[in-house]
Amino acid sequence: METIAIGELSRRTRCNIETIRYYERIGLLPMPARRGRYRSFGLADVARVHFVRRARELGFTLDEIRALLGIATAEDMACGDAREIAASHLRQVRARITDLRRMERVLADTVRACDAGDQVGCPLITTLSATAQLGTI
Amino acid sequence: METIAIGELSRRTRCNIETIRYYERIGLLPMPARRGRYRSFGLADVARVHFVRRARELGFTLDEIRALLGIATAEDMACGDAREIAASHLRQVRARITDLRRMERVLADTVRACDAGDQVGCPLITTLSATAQLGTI
DNA sequence: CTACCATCTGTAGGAACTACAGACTCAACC
DNA sequence: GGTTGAGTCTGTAGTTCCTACAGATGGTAG
Repeated sequence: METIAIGELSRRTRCNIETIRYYERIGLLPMPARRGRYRSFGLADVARVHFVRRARELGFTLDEIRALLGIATAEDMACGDAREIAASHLRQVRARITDLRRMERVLADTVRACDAGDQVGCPLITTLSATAQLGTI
Repeated sequence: METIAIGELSRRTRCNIETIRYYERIGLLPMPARRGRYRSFGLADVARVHFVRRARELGFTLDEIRALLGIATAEDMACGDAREIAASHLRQVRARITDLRRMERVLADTVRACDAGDQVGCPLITTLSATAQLGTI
């Protein structure tokens, strides 16, 4: 059975060494075997770190990932639970996109006004000083 | 001249009391006068907190806001500088939207696969365990 | 033998707040 | 005058997801 050191695990997963140790500390990764003082990882660890990193790329929180890992390794793959986590996360992602699009619109308008240069004051400062709440835009 | 306590400032700006004190601590707000031990704010403070909150809603960092406040109160309104901050921030917002849309696509596809229910394993777990990098999707 | 790299533990920092604990002040009510 | 309750005060610690040290040790190459 192939065993690798933390540096090699880091290289294979493109995950920072410190981050791997952090994941271990918070219980996302099992405590690895040791060769002397050094951590000794197996292929299962490579897969697990890959899993975590991919889930992070999709914006799952570490707590969500912990739940997903539990499901992934459960005997009876509770797929419905996983679906719920993903669906709820999808809702959050969509809400965030909506937020950002609103920001984008205001920012783009402001920068355009700057470029037009036909206003009295600085358009950005004016926007931020305006009495209207941005939330209502 | 009207002066108000921190609670009233908080109500008028819909900004948490603790957050106002935090802004003062990090120098975003000037140290207010005191009536005895209590902070005493004026209308300029109301405007300033509003400004900060609006900028935060647009996703500016506190450091960016600090710069914007400097510009807003400078004699020679350095509008060009403000434009640059806004334009750079706009680029970041757009990049973030692109990221989130990628996430959204993968998540939506996965949830759809769950609902179709014609796969062998759990689609989400399968996606996260896949060898392909999400970054390349 | 020494240089060098990898790894170890433990702790602190960053961003933008939020949440206490425990003390104090002030106005109102009886 | 006493007491209740709300408001405020300071100071510190927690949140999330890492990242960055410092200082010690391990193993190997020249």
